[in-house]
Amino acid sequence: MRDVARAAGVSIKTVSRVVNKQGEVSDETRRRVLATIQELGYRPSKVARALVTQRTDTLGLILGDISNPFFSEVARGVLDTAQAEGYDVFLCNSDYDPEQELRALSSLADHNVGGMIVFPCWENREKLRAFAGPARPLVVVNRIFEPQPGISLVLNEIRRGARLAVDHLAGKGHRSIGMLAGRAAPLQIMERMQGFREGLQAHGLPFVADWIVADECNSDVERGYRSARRLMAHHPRVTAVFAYNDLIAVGAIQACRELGRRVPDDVAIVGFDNIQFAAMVQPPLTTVHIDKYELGRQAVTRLLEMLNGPGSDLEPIRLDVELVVRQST
Amino acid sequence: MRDVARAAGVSIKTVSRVVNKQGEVSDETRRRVLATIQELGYRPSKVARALVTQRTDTLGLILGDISNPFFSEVARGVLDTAQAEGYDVFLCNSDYDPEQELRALSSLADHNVGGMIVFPCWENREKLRAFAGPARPLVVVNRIFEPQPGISLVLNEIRRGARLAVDHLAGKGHRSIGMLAGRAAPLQIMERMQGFREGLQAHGLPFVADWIVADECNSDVERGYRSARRLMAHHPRVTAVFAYNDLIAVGAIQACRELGRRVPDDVAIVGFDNIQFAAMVQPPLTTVHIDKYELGRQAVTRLLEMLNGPGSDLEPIRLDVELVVRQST
DNA sequence: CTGAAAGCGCTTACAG
DNA sequence: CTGAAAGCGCTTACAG
Repeated sequence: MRDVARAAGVSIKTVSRVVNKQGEVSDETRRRVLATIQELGYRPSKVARALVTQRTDTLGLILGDISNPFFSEVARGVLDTAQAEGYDVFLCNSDYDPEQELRALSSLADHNVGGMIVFPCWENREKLRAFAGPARPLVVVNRIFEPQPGISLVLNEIRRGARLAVDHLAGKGHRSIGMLAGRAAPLQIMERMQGFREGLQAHGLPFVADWIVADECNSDVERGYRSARRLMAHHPRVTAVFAYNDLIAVGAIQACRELGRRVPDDVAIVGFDNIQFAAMVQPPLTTVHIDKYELGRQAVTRLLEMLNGPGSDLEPIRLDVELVVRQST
Repeated sequence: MRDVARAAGVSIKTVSRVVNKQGEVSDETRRRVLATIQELGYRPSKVARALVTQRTDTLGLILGDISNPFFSEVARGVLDTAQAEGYDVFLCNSDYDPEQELRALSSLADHNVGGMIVFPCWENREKLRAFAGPARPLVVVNRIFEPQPGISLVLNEIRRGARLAVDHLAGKGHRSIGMLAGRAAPLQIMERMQGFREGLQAHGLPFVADWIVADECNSDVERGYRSARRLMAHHPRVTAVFAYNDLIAVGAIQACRELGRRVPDDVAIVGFDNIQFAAMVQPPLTTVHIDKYELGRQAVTRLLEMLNGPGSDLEPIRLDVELVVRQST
């Protein structure tokens, strides 16, 4: 910048004014400065600017696993929207591990990101509340948090989605409905669980704790496979399952195939998320649709409101879901 | 930092020494400083540090589309490896658009990232050569570039993969083999094209330009669907196709289903990448396997070598591929 | 319309 | 083992 100023015969301040298009600069001076910038290939340092302004044009996105198609679709929405507004985004996997999530959170905070979007582990609930603040805005996606300055919510109607799934299965005549609950994290899946329970109740069906199976292995598909095998081995009279997400449902389909149980004739399966491949597996998956791209888009929109806005209290953003019926039920 | 120094009764420099675990500090002083840091909740600013050291602990990853399972698996490898080495990573979608790619490149450069990993559009080949340099290390993945300081290559044996696909189809007795080439970008797909061509030649089969179909629409699956329909409408005697990637192959399967052409009986299809879902579509896809996670891991490893290393010339890293035979052929 | 000075929060030689 | 000074590359009041 100093070099540019010297070469153009102006002060550093004037160069700054030209670069930032602010303040009055005579046309001729501007032209000269711009030409010099071109010539010298000068690029303003975002780092230096960040140091003095105390803000960066960066955001953070912390999610469980980018290789899960649900998250990668959300990420696409986040990236497109952020980029359109001139922000670059840091991406971190938490691998669903509270420790890693915390590390990501503080590392990004140290980078002075403008704000973060996070799909938090339920174990970090309290720490997140302490971490967030007006100076460190957080958008929390699909987890319920009490209102608090610095935290804003973007939510899908998860409970309603679970309810739709059960309604559908009950409508098909199923009386013994199990659930593949993903990992054993009662609070995290509470919404799905609540909707599931409400649905059973509404149809006068039994809620049997043993028919709710979780598994702690690493990949979602594998987890679905293992928990489905377990469920079907111990409780063969269960004729329908509601899966935590589509990957788990896919694992369940594989388990059924191996055990010689036909889908949907012997066992009906409903997934969640409606990832791109839900329509392409065999049989095509009945599932609860979430608009993942829109989820990412709204999260960024909300985060930018918090960054620029007057710090007013913002209502949670609620996004609808809908049941997509295919051949697995 | 000044506050910590004051509260601990030492100089700023001593605090810096403690934070960075460098230089000699008496145990007692260190303890006192550490305690003060805890108490005040002091966190060193990465921005300020970056300004003076002229390096950040950040990397950039620029790819076509994070919602493509191929890229999201690569991203997982990149993220895990970078994080283990203490780096955070910026993620950018180019959407396969040269302009967007360039914007991402320069935006990240302005953020002073340590280096970038990029799957470049072939149109940007020359600009990339000008952009990269010892101070701006680039790892280019799966595109051939001449050796140049500041650019290092990580490559899969793409040509060999294409060759394997053709060998397999020829071995099954197919004499009329077409290709679904993705988007019309001759250079970008040169490697696949070369392997395809070599394979045909080796088996004495015709290379027919009209049997190579591209399409410019947005999503890969859609592109596969449309180009497959076009190919089969105009050239019904083609009995086998080699697809640019698995998403395109999946689109082709859909097209076949609609046209009433059975896979593999009427048309055999080979994909590329072996994404997670290749095994789960119907029929399960024969495809060329790439270790995507490893690709990401190696790219980061190489990038860090360039960052820390003595600037020696580094040979391209070559990763093998293999054919996975399933039921689509 | 333009400039000189101070300062963002650190690290890097250089002294002691 | 510890400290005072300079400076990274910008922006922000404040003058003129």
